[in-house]
Amino acid sequence: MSLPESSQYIPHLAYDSVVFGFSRGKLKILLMEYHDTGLLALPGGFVKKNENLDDAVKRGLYERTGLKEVYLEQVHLFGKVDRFDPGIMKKILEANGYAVPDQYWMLDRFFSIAYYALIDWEKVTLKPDTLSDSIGWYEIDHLPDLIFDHNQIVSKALMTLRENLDRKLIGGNLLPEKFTMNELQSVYEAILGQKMRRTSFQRKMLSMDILDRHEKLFTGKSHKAPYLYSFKST
Amino acid sequence: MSLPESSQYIPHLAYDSVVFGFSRGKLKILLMEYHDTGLLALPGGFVKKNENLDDAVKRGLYERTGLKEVYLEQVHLFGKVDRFDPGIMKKILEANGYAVPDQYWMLDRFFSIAYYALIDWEKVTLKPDTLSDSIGWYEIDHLPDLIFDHNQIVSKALMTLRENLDRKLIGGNLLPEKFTMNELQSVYEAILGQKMRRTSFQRKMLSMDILDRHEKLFTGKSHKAPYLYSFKST
DNA sequence: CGCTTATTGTTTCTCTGTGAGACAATAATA
DNA sequence: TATTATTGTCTCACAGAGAAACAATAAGCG
Repeated sequence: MSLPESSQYIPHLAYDSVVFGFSRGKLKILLMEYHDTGLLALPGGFVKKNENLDDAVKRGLYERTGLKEVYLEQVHLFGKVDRFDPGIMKKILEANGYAVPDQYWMLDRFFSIAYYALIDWEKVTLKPDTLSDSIGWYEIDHLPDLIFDHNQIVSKALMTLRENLDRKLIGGNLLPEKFTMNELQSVYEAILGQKMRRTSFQRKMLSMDILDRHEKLFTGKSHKAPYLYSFKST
Repeated sequence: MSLPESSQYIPHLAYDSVVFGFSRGKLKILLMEYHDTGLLALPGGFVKKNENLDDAVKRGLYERTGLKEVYLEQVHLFGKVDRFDPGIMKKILEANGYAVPDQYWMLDRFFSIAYYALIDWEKVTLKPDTLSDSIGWYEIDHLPDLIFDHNQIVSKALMTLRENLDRKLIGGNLLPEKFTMNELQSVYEAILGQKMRRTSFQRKMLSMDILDRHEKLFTGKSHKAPYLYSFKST
């Protein structure tokens, strides 16, 4: 495997994806660990010279998760001069056994366009890329240090997600098709980082006329069984 | 004057600013008309190789309006392959008497990062750039056709401004320091594109505790004089 | 089976904020 | 002094959210 060639990609421009998932009551994101360096980073990539920006991000997401048709939103273009550190990039490449030329394009200044994605945790089959030996879920509340300005990117993505949450009714993208009201509320609580009142939440969701009610879910627990809901398809 | 050199700027990346102003009850934006072509476009520019993205946008804004310390928000990175038309760019350059080489960098594919700015209409001294022979205000409700995808950029910027309006209390950036409640309401109405109730608007603004009340404004009209307000500095 | 427990779905009461309109205050004019 | 236009405030009705009560029910246990 040889180094990616400059001629194939737009120089100076990368994308990074903050991929949100929800499991065991916690909001999590995907991080990659680069081979032999211990460095953690957001999954990202480059835009091909004849490729739409959105398509590039979708392609990268598909390669890491096997998912198409993912809910995606652009967050922000990060463009400070010092956000990128060529020394770190060189270290990552060299740890993979590449001989990196001095003027290599991946060592130049990079702008990064951040996106966030919402996915159903259960549908994912994770695949590391050629430079990383692992990809996995990390709790948003206990993130380790990431390379470059990736911690800032995550913060901004979470802010944007919170702002969009009510306006765009996107909470359901983190759940399987059918879910209980309690699970939906847990998603909202994990995203907003605060508890909500059960009765008010239920009343509000039902009054918005966006949910279909289905059969009850019998869990074997000794109490009233909750209904399952799904988001209306229209 | 010679053509801008590729070596000074980040290739493939431009910025475009939607500069909002408010006068005579109308919301307006700044547009440039390119010399001898009749083509209209948003004021924009390129990012220098060692310049922060935000600083580049501020620099461009300062050169066009003479304003520093402007309220700025990033809107969106536009990155479709076909958003840019090298033929139009070539036409603009040649109309200014430049001989454009075939591989000239400004004819390549371009991504554009859109910003919006809010400015006090009265403080501006407009200056066209070297390629354009006029810069001026155009009503947001009656915009002409713009080059590339600039009409789309304006729409998206207006959408973002509307979404941010209440959350960030930014309406005052379009007014002089002191203003009447009626003027503030007019700004909100122009941005949102709809009339609001005078009494409810006043009650809401006052209850938010963000305004200082000053002396009355005597206009010479035969009716009660309104108070002047300013946004609290804190 | 009857009782208990935990959780869910619904209802009630209260409080706040908004729409709609009434009403009082007032700067200039006739 | 009365009139006019506009402003600042108040009142009433209504909708939505917080808080809590209440009713329904699936399973466990005697």
